[in-house]
Amino acid sequence: MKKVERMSSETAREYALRAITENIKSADLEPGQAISENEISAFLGVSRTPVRESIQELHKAALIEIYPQRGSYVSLINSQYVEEAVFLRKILDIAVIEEACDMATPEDIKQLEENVALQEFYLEKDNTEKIFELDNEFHRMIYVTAKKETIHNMRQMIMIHFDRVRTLSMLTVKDKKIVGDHRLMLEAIKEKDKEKAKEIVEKHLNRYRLDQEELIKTFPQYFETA
Amino acid sequence: MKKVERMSSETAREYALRAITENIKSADLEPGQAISENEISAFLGVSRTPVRESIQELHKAALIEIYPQRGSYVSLINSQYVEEAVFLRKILDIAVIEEACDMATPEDIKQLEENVALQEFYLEKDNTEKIFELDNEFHRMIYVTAKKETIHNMRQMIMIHFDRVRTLSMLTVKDKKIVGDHRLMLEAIKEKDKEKAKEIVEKHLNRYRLDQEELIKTFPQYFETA
DNA sequence: AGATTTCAACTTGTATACAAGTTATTAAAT
DNA sequence: ATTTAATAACTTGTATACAAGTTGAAATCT
Repeated sequence: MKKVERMSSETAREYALRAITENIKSADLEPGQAISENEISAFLGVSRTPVRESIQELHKAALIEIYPQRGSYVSLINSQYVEEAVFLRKILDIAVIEEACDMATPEDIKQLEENVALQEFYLEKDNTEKIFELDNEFHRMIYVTAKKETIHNMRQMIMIHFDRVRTLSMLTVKDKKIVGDHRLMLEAIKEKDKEKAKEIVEKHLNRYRLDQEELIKTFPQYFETA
Repeated sequence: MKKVERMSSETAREYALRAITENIKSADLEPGQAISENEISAFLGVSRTPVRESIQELHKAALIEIYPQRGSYVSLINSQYVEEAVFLRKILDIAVIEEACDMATPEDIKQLEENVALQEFYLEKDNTEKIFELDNEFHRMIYVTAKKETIHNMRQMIMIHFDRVRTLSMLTVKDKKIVGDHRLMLEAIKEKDKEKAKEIVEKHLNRYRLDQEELIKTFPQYFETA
């Protein structure tokens, strides 16, 4: 488990949840690894209560398995969950960008425009980290434009299953292609062209297609045996 | 708050979550109502810990608002949430039944067939409660057939927002129409006819369309003022 | 009477003690 | 040496004590 700095603004519970979630995403808490409420609370410097509540929440999201009186474990990667995450992201992103085409106000478009311009700026500078942040923000803005913020929160939660597989696969997509896709999505929204928007989103998501078979061979101990 | 019987098989935490959730769905815990961890734990006969964990979970689902050191309240009905729930249900149900058309095995179809036959049986008997149970099970079976069980769990959570509005509106759809729709969905799956399946699902969901304007006039205190 | 202060009664947040059950080690018996 | 039994060290589940903050009523002062 890697150290995560506690921010002054957050409660013990928020800190614990964030720290554990990040460790699962990054696989510093490995799939299948045993975790102990006591150990984690000692490591984070908070009591068992906030740690326990965070673990319950991650259990609810199927990221931690709890065996009462026996122990808790980081969930093994379940191929079905990963596939459901990919499936869900696709149908949500398409449906939402179509809504965004109908609903985008000039103000929404201005903000999206600004975001993409920044992405293009940092592309020149080769600043992958900034692009990563702007990427997340860009997709969130589309959900907000379509008045689907709650659904976006849900999307985030289920995407953790995909994120940790992506971490293992070290899958990276060329920033240039990503930023280019975003520019095209913005254009489609401006033109209110749903069909075009849908096509680009599909193409965009296909860039993140990964070979699970390959990954299972490399990290067999991380995957649930069907 | 109405009494919910504790089952011998469930933990204190499971009992508390189920009891509070049911009370919110049925509006026995009214939107806007103040709730206290102490009061609820006394009423349910469990300690604050499991009650608190349940409240945290419902807070995460936007059904309870927590103001630290001040109090917690059943969330007012937020029209945007309700609309997001309706939106989500529609795109999910359509995408999933299309998948089910591709993936249904003879065994899946046999089970769906049995379920619908039972619905038709209880329709004759005028047993609305049984039909309600079978209805829920029918939709879950379609998700399972499409290997989308995780997504179904998520659907349940967000649908609570819609359920409690439906409770207030006393919206009831004639059992005969519901069962008829289910028979048609089953046929579409058997025929692997995605287009037909989609059309029926859309028609089916439209039966539950409700007039929020009307409801806001009747229960203004239950709704969040935009 | 009206404004101000004090304080008691609440709230949730966190820490901790104990309950109940599992597991692995150790010791004893065969 | 092997099996069995006892036990110590863990686990999560639950209850409770206390910390920190809010609120409103009662008491006090002007």
